[in-house]
Amino acid sequence: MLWTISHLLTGMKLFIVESPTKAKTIVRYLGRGWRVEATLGHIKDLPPDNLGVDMESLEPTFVWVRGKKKLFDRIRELAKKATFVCIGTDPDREGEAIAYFVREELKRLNIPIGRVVFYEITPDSIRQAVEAPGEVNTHLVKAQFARRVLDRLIGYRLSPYLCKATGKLGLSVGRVQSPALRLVVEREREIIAFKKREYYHIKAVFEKGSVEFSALWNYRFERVENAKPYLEKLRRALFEVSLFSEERKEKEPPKPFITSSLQSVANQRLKMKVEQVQKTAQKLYEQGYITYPRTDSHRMNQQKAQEFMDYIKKTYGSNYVGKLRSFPQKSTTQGAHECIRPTGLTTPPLKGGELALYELILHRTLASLASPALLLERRAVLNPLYEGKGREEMPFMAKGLELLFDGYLRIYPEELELSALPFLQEGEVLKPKKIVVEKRQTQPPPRYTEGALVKKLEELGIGRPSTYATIVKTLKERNYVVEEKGYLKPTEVAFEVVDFLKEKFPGVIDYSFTNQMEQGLDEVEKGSRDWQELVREFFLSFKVE
DNA sequence: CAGTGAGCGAGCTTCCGCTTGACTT
Repeated sequence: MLWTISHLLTGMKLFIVESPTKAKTIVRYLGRGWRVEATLGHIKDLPPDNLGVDMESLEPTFVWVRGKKKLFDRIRELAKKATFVCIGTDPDREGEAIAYFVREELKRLNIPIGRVVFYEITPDSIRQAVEAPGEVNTHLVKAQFARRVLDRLIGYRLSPYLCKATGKLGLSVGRVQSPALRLVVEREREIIAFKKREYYHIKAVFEKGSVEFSALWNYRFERVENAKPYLEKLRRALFEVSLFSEERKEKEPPKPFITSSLQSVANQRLKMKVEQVQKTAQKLYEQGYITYPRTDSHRMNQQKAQEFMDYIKKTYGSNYVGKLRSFPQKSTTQGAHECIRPTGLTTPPLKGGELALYELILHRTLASLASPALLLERRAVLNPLYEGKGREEMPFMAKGLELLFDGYLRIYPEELELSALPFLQEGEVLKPKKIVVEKRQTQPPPRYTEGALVKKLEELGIGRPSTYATIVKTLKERNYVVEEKGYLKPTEVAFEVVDFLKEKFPGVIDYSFTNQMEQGLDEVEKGSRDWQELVREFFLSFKVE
């Protein structure tokens, strides 16, 4: 009996991950003999109150993240009693850096330490990972140092410079926030410069087989009086169908959610602030209802995908089942996690915002595996005929869009502008029911909503899933933007900051700066470039006195 | 003797990205 207990104690193995939720799952899969502990993200970082980088050597000083010393003391005590330590932090640049610092803290204990990677949390993938422990990838770690130090230098050297130059306190500059601010400011400038113009179109309304449809003469009259003489003539004319075409088009279902699309769609459809979306998704994740909510990968577990497709077949019929798809990954994708999807198909007992968000995720996930919608697109050109004068070159265009089969739209509705246009014969002559003048206005581009900004940033490769919501928050905290009826409006100081940066440090508000940095980091990750040389090249381009 | 300027230190502020409770308003 005693022997058994002491064997269990001495036989304890320790598995270290980032997220406590993951830890709970993994301990179930590993079972007896394993302890699984979470670091809650980074444990070491540059000090918050000073630069923490030697400007000569570019050597960084990493210190304990607040609260993590105590947390890690506990992990270290467990490690002392362990026979083996497995570091299973996320398989990406940041996760590798966490693994590095964990190993640095534990290596003097002289206990075997292995770095393991896995891309999904299933019993098989965890077991396989544990059976093939490797080393910490120092190239990835160096790339993280480069990223971190470059962001620090930009933030902590340029921000004070900006404050001094403008005589204003509390301003900030950053590789991510400054391009984001520029987007909002430049959109506002377009809106300010926008001149509203009114114009007039002539529209002909027809009816065939009790279907009413209209055709537009694509000529813009600046004043309604100019359209009047044509109206008189057209009201007496017949119209000949000079062209008719129809085409069936498939509308592909959307990809499953990743952080950016979840935030932008939930912001748009559920009217939730992106910060609220992220908090709610985190709760759903912690309760085990959805997968990890901070991801940039559309990848879906094949077995789960099959399960969802079986459900579509059972619930909607086999013609609603799509095909298993795989999506090309963007070069910035880090691939540590799957897409955001429900973990199963049992209905969880949720209400309010959590329920709404869960259902949105469920429907989007199912839709991504459903069949395309089938649309019928019809186009016609109608030309007026005049008595004695024959045909006049005034092409009136008519468009029709009809839904032949709803497909994924049945599960995940989207707004479609459907319009009726009956089948027409070329050469057919129609008498218009009425001819009318329509007043139109040119529209200024809209301000960014929180969701639209997140979507744009993701497209530009700026920011990461864990920070999209924070970027919006920072711009508000700095009083760079204010919210107006759900839209982001830049303040006076925002214009000033962007103009200053454009003049003094154009590189930092260049939308492709992050991409260029990522290319450099890629070389560091491959081991073909020195990380400090990379930081030097990028930061020296700013020339801060 | 009063005003000025240089130099110094203290205190405050600033970045992005990884992860959740433990705090305070």
